[in-house]
Amino acid sequence: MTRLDLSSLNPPQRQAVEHFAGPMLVLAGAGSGKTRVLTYRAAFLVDRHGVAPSNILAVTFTNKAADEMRERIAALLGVRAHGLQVGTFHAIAARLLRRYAGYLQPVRDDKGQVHAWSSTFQIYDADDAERVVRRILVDDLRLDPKRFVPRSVHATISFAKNHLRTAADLARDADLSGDHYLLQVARVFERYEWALARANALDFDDLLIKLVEVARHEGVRVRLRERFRFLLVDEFQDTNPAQYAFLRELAAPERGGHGNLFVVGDDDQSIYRWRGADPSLILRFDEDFPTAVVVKLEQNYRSTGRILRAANEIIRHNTTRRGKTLWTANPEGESVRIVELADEAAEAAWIVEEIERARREEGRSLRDFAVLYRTNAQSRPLEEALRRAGLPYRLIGGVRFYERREVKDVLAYLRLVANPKDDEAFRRAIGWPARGIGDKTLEAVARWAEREGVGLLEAARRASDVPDLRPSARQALANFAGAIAKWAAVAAQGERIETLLRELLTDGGLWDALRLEDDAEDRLRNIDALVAGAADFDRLWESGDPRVRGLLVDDEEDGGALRRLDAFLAQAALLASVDSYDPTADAVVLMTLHAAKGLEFDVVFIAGLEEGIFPLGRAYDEPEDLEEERRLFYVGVTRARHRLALTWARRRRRGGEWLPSVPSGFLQALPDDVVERLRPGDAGDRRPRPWSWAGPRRSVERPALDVRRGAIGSARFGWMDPDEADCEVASASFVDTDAWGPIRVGVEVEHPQFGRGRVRALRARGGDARAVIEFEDVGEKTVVLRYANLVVLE
DNA sequence: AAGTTTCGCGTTTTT
DNA sequence: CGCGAAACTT
Ligand SMILES: Nc1ncnc2c1ncn2[C@@H]1O[C@H](COP(=O)(O)OP(=O)(O)OP(=O)(O)O)[C@@H](O)[C@H]1O
Repeated sequence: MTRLDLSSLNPPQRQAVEHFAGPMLVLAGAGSGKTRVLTYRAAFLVDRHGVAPSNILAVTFTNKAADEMRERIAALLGVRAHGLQVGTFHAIAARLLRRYAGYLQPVRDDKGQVHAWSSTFQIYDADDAERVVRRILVDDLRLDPKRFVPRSVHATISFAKNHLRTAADLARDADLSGDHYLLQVARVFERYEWALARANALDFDDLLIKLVEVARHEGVRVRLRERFRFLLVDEFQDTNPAQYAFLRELAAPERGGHGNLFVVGDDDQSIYRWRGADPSLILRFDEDFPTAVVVKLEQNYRSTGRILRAANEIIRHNTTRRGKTLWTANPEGESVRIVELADEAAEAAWIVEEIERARREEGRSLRDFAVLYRTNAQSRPLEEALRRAGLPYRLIGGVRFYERREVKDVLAYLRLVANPKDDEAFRRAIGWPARGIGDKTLEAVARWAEREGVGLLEAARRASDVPDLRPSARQALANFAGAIAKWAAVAAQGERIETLLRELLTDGGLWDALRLEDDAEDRLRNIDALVAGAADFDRLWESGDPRVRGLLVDDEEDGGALRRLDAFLAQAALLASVDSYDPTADAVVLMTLHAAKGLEFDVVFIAGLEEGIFPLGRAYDEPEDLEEERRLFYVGVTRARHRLALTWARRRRRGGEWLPSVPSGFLQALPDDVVERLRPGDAGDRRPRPWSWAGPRRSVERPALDVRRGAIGSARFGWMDPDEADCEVASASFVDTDAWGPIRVGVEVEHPQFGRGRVRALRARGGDARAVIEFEDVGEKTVVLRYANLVVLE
């Protein structure tokens, strides 16, 4: 075996790769080769330092990135890479907890019953978690789900958990601040934990928290430290406190850790703060690990000079950053195009034309193109345009395969087979197909189960003991429990998932039920795909593929503890949307900016650069939110290798209404010498428009709207560009765009009574143009423009 | 209990 | 507009 070749690395990259023991931080901008360095460093440890691959744990942000890294390391090392552990924090945690679930502290609920986790725990996804929260809110605490939205309540709980905070912590906060809402959330939180413990279930956040919990057991910690002697973390800027706590258990020197923590990241690319990520962890890394060697990479290898300059200018506007240099030796390249289109259909059409032109004239393949946007809802017009043009595309994100209703329904059966305590799965499975069990019956079963301290399936099995049941319901429950038990026996033989699934689909009458549904064709196709996915999984499992066996496979202590079915279900729960991105497929890719993190494309379109969409309206709530939004723009721009186009539409449909828009304030950060502005479709029209690119550039961007002081409120604006009327469509609910005057999302206004505020959203319902305005003094109000004499502030 | 219809409402971003 | 949950029938 020839020695690992480092000639494709520049000197600082090589310094990082050659680093052996002790903490290291590689802090560097986009496209500077951080991921490449991490890959080489893993290979280098094996190749030059003789580290056993199984002693190396590399953490990536998505499963896809893990697969890629595993492949790249294998390409460098060949068979010597065998046993190297690569995965996301969540996937790693799920595997380790199968082994160490017994160390978890059991939970005592208000009935005094104690619930412990076991290695057959199931993972609750966001949807399961939300259902649990809803039931607690409505059934247990009798709270109004309109005031306490299950989704946001769960988000609050999740955020707390990612910061290793408990229900009691939250309750204490609520007490101190007198925050009634938070106090209720804390009560939900407590019950939520009981519900999960009862079900032997862990949510995404628990995977991290419970991993920390087991790692704090002396024996486990020592074992994990020996096992994972070298830790490597990619995208470290989006690590949350729970994940960091795990790393510290293994590596923090003051606690006897080995200190071999190698992290790479870019504070300017932190885009998951809303989900609990804490970018200060990367900024303070050398405080927590004082012996850390810090390496900076300053050469960008990905993008053209103009694209990189655009990116640097954008991110320069953020105040809370460490600041870094990023240059490139690549050619200047083309201008970054800023393209103004009439509406979202025109925007999509222009993008598709561009793709077709580049394909025709430059011989590019479809996989060279990515269209990025802020919200999943923006994909539709793009999909339609691509479909009309007959261009294959791949949509990443949105409703994921394993989140489809019918797929989750079928999986509920498997989950129940794997873990009889999974009450959420029971509720799903018992309700579909219909078998004469309704709310009433379920309520009676649940009440009895809770009193007895058993799961719903166990209660169903003992239906003859459950009071207040109709005989037919009793029978149906017993039959259901019997069927699950039968399949569980099949599963216990270690039967293939595919076989188990087929049996269940046929025996359980699921195929028949599917055939009778609306959209039966789609649903059947999805379930066929599920069966095919199971068959693939079986093959990988049987060949011992690290993608499914990966962690601990050659760990003697692990002794077959990982059951095939658990592994399959965990994979289904943890599969991310980007995981389905196949860079070799010849298709245009559509995805959110978030999903694009870490990827690169020759040609990138970023669509919908409008105030209210990107940056999103609510980002104005907090300055930090706006900065995160700007980082997201930076991430998007730096995905492009050769060509970048930023598009915006003068009007866009939002929830059935057409709304006028102004270009994103972010666009103002782009210097004139890197951009070219286009207005295809109305060539030759040089009349002034209500927005202007001219004039002094402000240091803090504002919506690019050139407004003057003046009373507005009706449609009298002599200075408004008359061809705004071009935007018109025939629609009953359409309000003439003139009625908006210069009022746009993001604009600052003054109201005679309410004072100053910023426009958050526009509404056209009912024929009256209204604006939702966040006032500095009185909070959010909706005003009818015709009556409110708003003054636009410059 | 199951099926049907209307309402209402909503839109970040995702492991 | 288009989906999912509550309200209303059967
Ligand atoms: N020394 C080098 N010589 C040539 N190309 C390089 C070098 N280092 C990295 N690259 C290339 O530059 C591109 C970006 O590398 P990589 O993805 O590792 O960067 P990154 O810093 O992780 O990016 P980001 O943070 O933006 O996701 C890749 O195409 C990579 O192959």
